[in-house]
Amino acid sequence: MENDKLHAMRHTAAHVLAAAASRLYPGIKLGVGPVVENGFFYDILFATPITEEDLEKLEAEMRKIVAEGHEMVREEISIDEAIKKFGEMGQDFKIELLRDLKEKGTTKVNPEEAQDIDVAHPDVASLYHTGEFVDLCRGPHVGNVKEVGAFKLWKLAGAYWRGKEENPQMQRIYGLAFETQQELDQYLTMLEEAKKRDHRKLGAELGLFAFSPLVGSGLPLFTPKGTTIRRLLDEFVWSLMKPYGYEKVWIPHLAKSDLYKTSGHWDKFADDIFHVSSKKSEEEFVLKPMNCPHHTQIYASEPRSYRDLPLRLSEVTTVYRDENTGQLAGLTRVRSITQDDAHIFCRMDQVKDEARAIYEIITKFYKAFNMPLSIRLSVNDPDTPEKYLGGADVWENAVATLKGLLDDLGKDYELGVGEAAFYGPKIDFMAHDAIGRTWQLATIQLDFNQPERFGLEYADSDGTKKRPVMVHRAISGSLERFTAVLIEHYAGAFPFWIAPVQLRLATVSDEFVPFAKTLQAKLAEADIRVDLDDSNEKVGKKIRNSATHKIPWTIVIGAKEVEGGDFKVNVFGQDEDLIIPAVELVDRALRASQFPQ
RNA sequence: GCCACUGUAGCUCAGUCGGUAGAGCAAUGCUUUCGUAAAGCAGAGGUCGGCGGUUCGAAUCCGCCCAGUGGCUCCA
Repeated sequence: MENDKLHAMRHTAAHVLAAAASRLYPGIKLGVGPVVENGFFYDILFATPITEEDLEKLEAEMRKIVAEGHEMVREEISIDEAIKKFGEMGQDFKIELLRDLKEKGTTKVNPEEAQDIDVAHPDVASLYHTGEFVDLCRGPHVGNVKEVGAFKLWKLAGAYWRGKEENPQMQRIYGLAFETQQELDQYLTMLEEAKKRDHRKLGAELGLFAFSPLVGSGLPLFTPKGTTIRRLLDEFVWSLMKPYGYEKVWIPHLAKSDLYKTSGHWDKFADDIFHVSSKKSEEEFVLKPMNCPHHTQIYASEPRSYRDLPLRLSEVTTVYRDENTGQLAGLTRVRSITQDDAHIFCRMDQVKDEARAIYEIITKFYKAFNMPLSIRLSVNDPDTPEKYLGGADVWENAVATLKGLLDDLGKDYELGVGEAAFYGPKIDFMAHDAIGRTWQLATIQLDFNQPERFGLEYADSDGTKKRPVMVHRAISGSLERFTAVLIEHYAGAFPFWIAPVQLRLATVSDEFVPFAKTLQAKLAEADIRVDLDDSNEKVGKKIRNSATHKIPWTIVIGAKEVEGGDFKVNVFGQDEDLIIPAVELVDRALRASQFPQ
């Protein structure tokens, strides 16, 4: 979290919110009210749900409380006294927190939401008084509510008590809070800017993809332009992978459910798999929710020797997952997901080199988009072994291997306990975009479990049968999600090499159309993605239209060009024109089309 | 899936108290043939997300469904 003062201000603002809500809606039950990025929230159970309009009333009441200038008074009492006190107030959720504190010594279910209790002093509960309002809270707070700084209530959302679906759903009121009004205004402006680069808005405006209620939610349709971006991403990743000995495979999108019962996915994800019934047979089919089980069957299709390893099977292919409808969003969360997937079958002693090669591919890929990476080693949580397949020794070995690689590389990483896949630990890569947001995209995952479950083996040099190790990996993550990230990263203004339309020719008047068409054909022949605006509009309008579509290069075609003069290229986002001699145009465009190095 | 909100022309949005629909841009046609960020005129464009209910009458009120948005939960 940022500095302590701001943290205290935000925390106090949350108390002021709870105090205001208690005044306006007597009898409400308070949950927790922690500090979050950019502000705070408070979870409250109202007798009747409040609406967005009520936020204004709440905010007005908050300002009144701030104007009243109450001191934030800390009081320390025993937990038993606190339970009694909150019992009298009917604050059931607070009592639950206190009981947990007393019995387990912690309130932590979700660390983010458990900041109210000081775990260092387990027998003492601290309370904070704000005028007539009192709340259970570890603190710290600012001295007086007058010091809360600039705040604004901005969002109302549902949230389960303690983040568990089976618990009552409360209303979460989000507030923004900063030290100064100026910072708050800046943040609001930034939100507006982020809204402008929203891939859902830009994707529609630029004609990259669409949704249809007839096709279904979470099932994106890619237009020719959007498909160009997907194809180039696919080709770019392949150009990076190919030198490392990958081979392409193809699998059908359907399989018998038995495949996933064997792999272990069935038990864990049965509710999220699309079922496909057959009228011709009794067999139960599903749409593939992942590719690894299919790929194991390619491995298993012939006897393997240690000389065959590593076997690197790669495929860009779509999987289908029946996500909760409420969590579908644009291209970032969809039901048809195209993964740039690969599975490497290798010997244990080859894992590190393979993972290092993948690391190199990932590094080159993200460098091309100017997106810095941070790394997380996602391991199992030893306290919940039931969530994972395989024994503790297998996991230890796998974690040690990945850790060894990261140490070899000398890379900083954070440890994500409990973030592992159920079949093995992984290295996750977080890409940072142009406005500082992070996206979890690339991944390297170790899997000792599926080879076991599918009984995969190879003949070792001494003739004995051995179990191969499986490495799962993705570079872009998925084409849908990565396309969304790219749109927002570039705000829709793609670099020349990946832009769906790279170059637009705009004629000054009809008499130059034949020349423009010849030039267009010549560029298209060289695989430059070029289009032509030969409408009866003025040049100014054509430039404006081209800029609206964020086309990287626009060239006006008039008498000067027809007579062989240099091309003046209007470059999107640059004030200076690019001057290119007529004979060099195709060459220059081709060079700019190369994959980034 | 759960909570809240939203849905009017391709896009952005008006539409009063329940009385049968409007603008700008885009698209189309005509005029214009023009050199770097919006030429002019015209006609057209709608099952007001869908279905049902209340009413003499529904874009408007009610219910259900679909889709979207913000969260929660989940994420192989």
